Amino acid sequence: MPCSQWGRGICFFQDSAHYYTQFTTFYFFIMTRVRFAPSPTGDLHVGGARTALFNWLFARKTGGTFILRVEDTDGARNTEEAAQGILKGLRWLGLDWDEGPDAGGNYGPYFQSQRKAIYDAYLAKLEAAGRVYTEDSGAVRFKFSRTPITVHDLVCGDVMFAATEEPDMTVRRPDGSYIFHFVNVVDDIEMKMTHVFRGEDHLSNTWKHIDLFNAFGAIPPTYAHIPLILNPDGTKMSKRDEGSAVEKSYMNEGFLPEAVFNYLCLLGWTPRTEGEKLTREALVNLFDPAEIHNANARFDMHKCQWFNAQYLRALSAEELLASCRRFIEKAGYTITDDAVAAAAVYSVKEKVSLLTEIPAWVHYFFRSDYPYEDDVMIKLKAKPENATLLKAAADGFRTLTDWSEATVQTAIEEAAKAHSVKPGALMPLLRFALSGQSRGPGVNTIAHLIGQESTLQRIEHTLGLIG
RNA sequence: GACCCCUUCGUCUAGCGGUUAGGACACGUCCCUUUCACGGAUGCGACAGGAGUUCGAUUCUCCUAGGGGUCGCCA
Repeated sequence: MPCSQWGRGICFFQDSAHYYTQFTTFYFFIMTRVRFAPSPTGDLHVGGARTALFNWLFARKTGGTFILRVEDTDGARNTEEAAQGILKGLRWLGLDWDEGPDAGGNYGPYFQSQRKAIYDAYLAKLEAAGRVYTEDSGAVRFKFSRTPITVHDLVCGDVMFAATEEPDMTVRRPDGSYIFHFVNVVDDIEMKMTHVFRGEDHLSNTWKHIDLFNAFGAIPPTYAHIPLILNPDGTKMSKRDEGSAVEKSYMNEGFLPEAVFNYLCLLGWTPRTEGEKLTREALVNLFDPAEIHNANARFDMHKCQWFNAQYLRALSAEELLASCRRFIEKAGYTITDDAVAAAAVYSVKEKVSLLTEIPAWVHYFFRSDYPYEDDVMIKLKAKPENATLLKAAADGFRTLTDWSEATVQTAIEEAAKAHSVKPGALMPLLRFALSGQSRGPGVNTIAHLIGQESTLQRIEHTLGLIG
């Protein structure tokens, strides 16, 4: 199998089987450099996040460099707020960059708005080569070579484009600012990119980029065009759609970054291993661009939440509290005892899939003026003997000198037995009294956590309400 | 309109000429159970259509259909 492409002393096999066997050892000998190049016009989009993710995986897998380059050439649409939001989203996902904003590097600046001198110099090269011309309007156009161009793509294979009949491409506006295709290529040359993982929406324009690389006498990077993420109905996912914005849909909705990271990896790539819940380290080790799918995938919020539930349940009590603390406080509850709070949230971890669901499950641990659900009050008042049973339980609780889940459990069972009912008849009544809810952790767990005194007070209060 | 990519259960996918077409999510049923869940078991459910190559096509080729993308002085 001949090498289809030579670049910086690097050979790439197009044959996927050969490529696969070579992959592991291959990249130890080269310095891979990849980048994520967002345009700060809005929130970090899941599609963009996954593009960043694959670039990051490749860099970490090969021991290469992951660069963040902000493509803010469109002054009218770019905002500082959007740029910060994108950095925030990337950090949340754990996609740390080796070069870029806040990280520095030898190929900066990493904001295209600060690189005009470089672009001017590159345009001069094109002028010297007679590959550009200026229109009456002042816009500068690049003369296409108008020869067939083949893109050697790690995901799509060899994609051939016939000699184009499109009008020459504008590379500089009359006001002197530059167009995406031009700056993108110039920066990939200047920043010495070896590979480019980007959305498949760029595939159709890649021949233009290669034409530019050729005009500059530079060798194009190896491309890998990854499939797009679509809405559940198969339409293109845009900014307004559910699950599209990282901060709004995940960070603020109670997702764990590891879960989103894991789900996004598997949307368009299937690691060669058993199981789907994989650690960041495992994903890095397993990553192979030759295995990236070439068909678009629909986003499935259900499955993303399932992953979140899996990661949630694997957390320790302390970790879970640390993750959901902000949501509990945001809901208006005050945590005074971390140990109790940790145990409380841990007791409901198997009942939720999102951190945002937790406050509604544990609010009564943090306040004594909790509300009673409508049907709870109805059930409590339904039978006169309910009050008798609650009193019996309270009497049993009062005599306990050791307050643990086990002793509480025993006291409940004894109270039930004394009144010739099954524990299962008394349990719901106590749950209603202690939490105001019809569902929740084990009654003995609730009682133990809120303490003996509060347990007795809550039963008294409830008895007063049901008369 | 032209060009490019894609097409296995509802969704994400395994499969790389011969399989009872496997798994995960979702959904149904059963078990477990003080509630809600978790968990366990089980069921439902797919090769877009048509030619061709072949002893044999989900798998290879072509055509059609459908989906997506690109053709900007957006990125």
